[in-house]
Amino acid sequence: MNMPTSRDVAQIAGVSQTTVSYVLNGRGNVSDATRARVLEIAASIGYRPNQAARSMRTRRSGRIAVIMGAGIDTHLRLLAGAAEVAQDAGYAAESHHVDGTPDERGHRVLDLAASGQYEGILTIAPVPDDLEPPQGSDCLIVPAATFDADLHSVGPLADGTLIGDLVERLAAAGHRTFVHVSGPDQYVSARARSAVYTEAVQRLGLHSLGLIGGGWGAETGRRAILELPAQDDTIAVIAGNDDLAIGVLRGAAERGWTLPDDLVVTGWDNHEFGAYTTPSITTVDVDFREAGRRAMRTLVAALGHDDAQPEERGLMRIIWRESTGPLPSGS
Amino acid sequence: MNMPTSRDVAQIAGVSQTTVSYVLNGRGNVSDATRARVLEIAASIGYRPNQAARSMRTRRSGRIAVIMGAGIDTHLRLLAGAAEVAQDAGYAAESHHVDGTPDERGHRVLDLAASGQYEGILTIAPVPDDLEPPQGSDCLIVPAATFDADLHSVGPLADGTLIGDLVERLAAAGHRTFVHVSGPDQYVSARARSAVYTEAVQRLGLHSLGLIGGGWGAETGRRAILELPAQDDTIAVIAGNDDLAIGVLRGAAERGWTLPDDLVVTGWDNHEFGAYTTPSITTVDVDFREAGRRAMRTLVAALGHDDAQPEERGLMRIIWRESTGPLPSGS
DNA sequence: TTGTAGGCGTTATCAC
DNA sequence: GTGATAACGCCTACAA
Repeated sequence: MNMPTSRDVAQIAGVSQTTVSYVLNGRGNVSDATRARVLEIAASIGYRPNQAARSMRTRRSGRIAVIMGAGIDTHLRLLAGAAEVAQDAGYAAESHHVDGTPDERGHRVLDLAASGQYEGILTIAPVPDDLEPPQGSDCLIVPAATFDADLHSVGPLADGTLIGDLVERLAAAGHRTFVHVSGPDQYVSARARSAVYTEAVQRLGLHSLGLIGGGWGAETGRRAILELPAQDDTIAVIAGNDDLAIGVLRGAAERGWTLPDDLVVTGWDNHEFGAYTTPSITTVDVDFREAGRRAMRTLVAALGHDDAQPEERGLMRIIWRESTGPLPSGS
Repeated sequence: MNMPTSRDVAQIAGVSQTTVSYVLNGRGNVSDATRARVLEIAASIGYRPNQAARSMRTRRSGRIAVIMGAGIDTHLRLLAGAAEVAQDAGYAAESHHVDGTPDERGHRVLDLAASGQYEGILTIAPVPDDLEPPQGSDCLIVPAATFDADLHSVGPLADGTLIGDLVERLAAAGHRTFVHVSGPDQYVSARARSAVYTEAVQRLGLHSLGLIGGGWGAETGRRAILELPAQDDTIAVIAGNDDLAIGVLRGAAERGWTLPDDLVVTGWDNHEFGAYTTPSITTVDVDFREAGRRAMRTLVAALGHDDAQPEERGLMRIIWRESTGPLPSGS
């Protein structure tokens, strides 16, 4: 059926369609009486501005694409936060799910940018670092996590500093031998955490068995443990997420290693299952939804030519559980 | 920057804008030579039709809203499948994340329908069963899982029949005492599985300790076990998903119950962690992405006034693991 | 086989 | 303070 138009509202209110437009956009000078009548009538007949017409006239599509990978559960919460902010800012957020390598995603992103349909693109799944919007496109591409000009990781997800706290605390508990199962290094967040790990291990003079990359999946964690040479010392495993950590746990069980004597392990993301494994998994809780909001705020601010005010509150906190064994009290 | 328009293409090609439109839409009669030239020029200058103008003219927004809850990880894969199909059919899929009760989501859905911006709405998170689009709106509302007129559950996700197989196989292994930790009954899929559970238990003359509802979270599973009266017989727990199942495992560990003597348990969804717990969790793998595709195909077909051809291939299969103990061989 | 013209619902410019 | 009027880019009768 036909939706009412602003012209219908005008007709009923006995004013010109222009006036209705003024009222709805808060522009121009309209008397209070007229404004009130227009608003009332608009509401009563269920008038909603037609987005297509509006964007045709304003030449702003009001659409933002959000690029997701397909496999990572936490991305759903990022998307939820991002979509919320986009909507509140009057944008429609469309999610595009692209499997494959960052390069493949990069092509897709470039194509979307070239399509001219989108005012902006938020990439949650990793794309190549040097992705530049095509010539003459004014589509803004904002990665949810990235590096700044000095190669410092930035963005709400890229904060790996808590890895340092994890390592320090475990070192304080007497652990000396560490290993980092890091996740795919296409992810800025993974690289950021690896960098912090490396720095912390060196600073504290600890022994590191190295960085083990691979996928985000549990099997990577399991294999990492199975392929480790036999150790005398307890190994402290810093895993890049909880899936890797549960794989580590499984690998340890298969080797007959027990916690916390032979091995301790930390995860990341605070996936629900980690609180219910035996032993439960020490992890870092990440407020993904808020991270999604912040990333989208950055994009929306850029589109409005505003500066995004930097947000202060940290999005992460360590949750100590059984997988790290007993620790000395205090911080 | 300004995108080229069909008029630009026409000008360069030395034809009228009408001809360009005909070529692009495959309508009208255009000579092969003209068609080829137009297409070549369109491609060379990067022409893309402007969606806003098109939808203004055709009066079809080309937008579909997908309603998600915020908390359920598997919904990401449903969304991925749904978005893929929508896109291939020329629709833009926008995800809306609404926390809260089905009623609250229902209000949001109705508001979206009334906005006139969407041609269709796909609800992945549950909404009230009797949700009807507002008077005079031609927005189609399709739930990803629902009931038909005979109260049989339909839709790709609502198939609970494998619960019957699970129960049968465990009964064949000698189990007699069952309990179902079912998940929130706002979910059609949860209700469908509960119904199948109840039917199977009765048909096989088994003892059921009942249905335990609550949330989808692991804590519900844990509490269910902790609150169970002491049992002589082994309890076979049919859990509504893997999170519930890992909670069951944790609860059993806290009670000092061991598998498979005191308890066996099955999950649902084939979440990755379930293969790496100790014991690993018997579960049902669900092809969520394909389920999302099918749900969206239904909606898109309805929008095109096509009939969706029913899809045959099952989306689920049981994966037997350690949490159900040894089973007699054969099916 | 191709071209002309009108309008979809908005916003924005300019007169009154 | 308010109202005509002209686009925005596309599709589609209808005319040539």
